[in-house]
Amino acid sequence: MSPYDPSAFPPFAVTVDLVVLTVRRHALCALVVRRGEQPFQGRWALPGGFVRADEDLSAAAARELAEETGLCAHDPASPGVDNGAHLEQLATYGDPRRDPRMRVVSVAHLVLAPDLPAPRAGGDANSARWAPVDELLEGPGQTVEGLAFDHARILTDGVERARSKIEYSSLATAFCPPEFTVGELRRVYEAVWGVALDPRNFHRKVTGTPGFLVPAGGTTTRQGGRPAQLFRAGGATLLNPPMLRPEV
Amino acid sequence: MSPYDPSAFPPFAVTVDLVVLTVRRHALCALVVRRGEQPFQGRWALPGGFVRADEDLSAAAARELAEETGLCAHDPASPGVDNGAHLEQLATYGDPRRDPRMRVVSVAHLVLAPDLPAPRAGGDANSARWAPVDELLEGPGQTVEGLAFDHARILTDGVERARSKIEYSSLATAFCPPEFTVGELRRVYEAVWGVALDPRNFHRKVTGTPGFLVPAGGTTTRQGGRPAQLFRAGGATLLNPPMLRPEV
DNA sequence: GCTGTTTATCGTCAGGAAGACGACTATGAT
DNA sequence: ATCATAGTCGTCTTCCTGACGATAAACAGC
Repeated sequence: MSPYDPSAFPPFAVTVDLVVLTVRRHALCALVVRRGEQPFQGRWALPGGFVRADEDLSAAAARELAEETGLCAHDPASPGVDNGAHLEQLATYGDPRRDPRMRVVSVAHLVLAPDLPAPRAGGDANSARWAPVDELLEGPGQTVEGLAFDHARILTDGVERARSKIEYSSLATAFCPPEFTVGELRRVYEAVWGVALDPRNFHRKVTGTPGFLVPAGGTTTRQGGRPAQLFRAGGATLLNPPMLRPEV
Repeated sequence: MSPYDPSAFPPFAVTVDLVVLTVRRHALCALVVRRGEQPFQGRWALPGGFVRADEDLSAAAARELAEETGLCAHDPASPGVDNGAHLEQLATYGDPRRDPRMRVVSVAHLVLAPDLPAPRAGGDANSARWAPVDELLEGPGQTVEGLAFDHARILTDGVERARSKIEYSSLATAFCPPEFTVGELRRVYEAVWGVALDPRNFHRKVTGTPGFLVPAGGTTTRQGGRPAQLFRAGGATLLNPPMLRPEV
C-alpha cells in the first residue's frame, strides 16, 4: 500500500459508532457512554471509536463492542463464531459538519444483544449505561439533553432498522437468552414495537412457522403462571410470511 | 475545522460508488464504466469517485451521478427537488485490501432510474454502458471478466436491495417514466425479480392499493393491444400489504 | 370487412393467514 | 380452597392471494 498522498484526495477520519440495543424491564434500551472530553463533554453518546489502519469495518465494530460490553458479536456477513450478539452494518454518516473538530465519516453498526449485566466502560460504572430509547429520543428541547453529535439521528435509524427487521426475520431471538419461552419472545416484540400483541395469535404464529423455533426440551416458570416450554432459535433466518406489526 | 493530524487517527480516502439500475428491453441493467488506469485498467467498474473535502456523502453521490448520466437524483433523506431518479445510501465497503493502492472506504449508493438514452461519460460513448446485471454477475471464471475491485459484491447487494425494496414500497415507479401503464409497471417487477407475474392479479393488486397509483387521465397504446390507462405514482411510499415476490 | 393476435381489464372461486376471542391448563400466592 | 398469572389449544370471520375464465379494444394481414 502506498503512503498517504494528500494531493490525491482529501483525508478523512473514519470511525465506527454502535447502536447497541437490548430489552430490559419491558423497554427497548440502548447503550450510551458519557463523553469525557470536548466537544459535547459530559453528554451521552453512542459508543464508538476510530477504525485502525488495517482493520475491516466490521472488525472495528466488533472490537469496540467487546471493549465496551465484553460481548462477542457475530456479523453474519463475516465468518466467525456466534456466541454473542447480532451485529450488522447500519448506515454511514458523513455530514461535513457533524464533528466540529475535523472531517469524520462514521460507519454506524447495529447490535442486538440479550439482556446483560451492567455495562463496563473502562471499569467506570458511571460512564456507561442502558437507557430506554424513548428517553434518549424525547423531542428536542426537553428537560433531558440530547445525545452528542448526530447520534440521535443514528439511534433513530438503528431503532427503525430493528423494528422493521424483526418483522421479516427471526432476529428478535437475538434479544433473548439461548433458551427462551414464547412469552419472552412476545415481550421482546412488544417492547421493540411498543404495542401489545395477542398471546394466542402470537403463539400460533411463531410455533407454526417452520424453522423459527425448535423445542429445547424443558420448561420454565420464571415468568410465573403455568410452566412454559423452552425453545431455541431455529435455523430459519427469514420469516415468510412475516410477523405483522399492528397499525398505529 | 482543525488541520489534518496524522498522529490522531489513520488517514482514509473516502469514495462513493454508484449502483445505477434501470430496466431496458425487459432486463435489469446497471451502469458500468471502463477503467482507464491501473489497477484493473480496461475492466468494467461501477461509476464513482472521491468525496470532496466539505461535501456530504449524498451530495457526492448525486454529483457523480450527474457527471456520469446527467440525471438529477433525489435523495429522500435530503431536501431537494425530485425531477429525476431515486437515490439512497446502500452500504459501506472498507476491507483494508479492497484497493491495492491505499486504504479506501467506499460508501455505495443505489440509484433507480427510468430507461434513459445512452449514457455519456466525458463524451466517450465507448467508456460507459448499460449492462444486464445477469451478465455482469455471471459466476466467477466465466468467459466475461468480472467487475473491478469488490464491485461485483456491491452490485449484488444493490440488486438485492432493489429486489426487496419494490416488495414493500412503491419504488418500482422510479424505473418508469412519469406516466406509465399498469403493464409497464408489471414488466418492471418482472425484470427486476426475473419472474412472470399474472397480469390480472397484478392489476388488481396495484389498482387496489390506495395511494400507489393515481390516474393521469389519458391512455396509450405504445405497447400494442388494447389502449391502457395512464397512471402517475401516487403519494404512498409504503405498500401494505406488500407485493409478494413468487417463490423460486 | 373479417380474422387472428396482442394487451388490458373485470369477475369468480378456493385456500391460507390473521384478528378477535372463548376455553382450558398448570403453576404460585393468599 | 381460591385467586391471579401465564401458557396453550380451538373456533369463527374476514381479508388477501393465486389460478384462471371471459370480455374489450386496439393493430396486422388477407
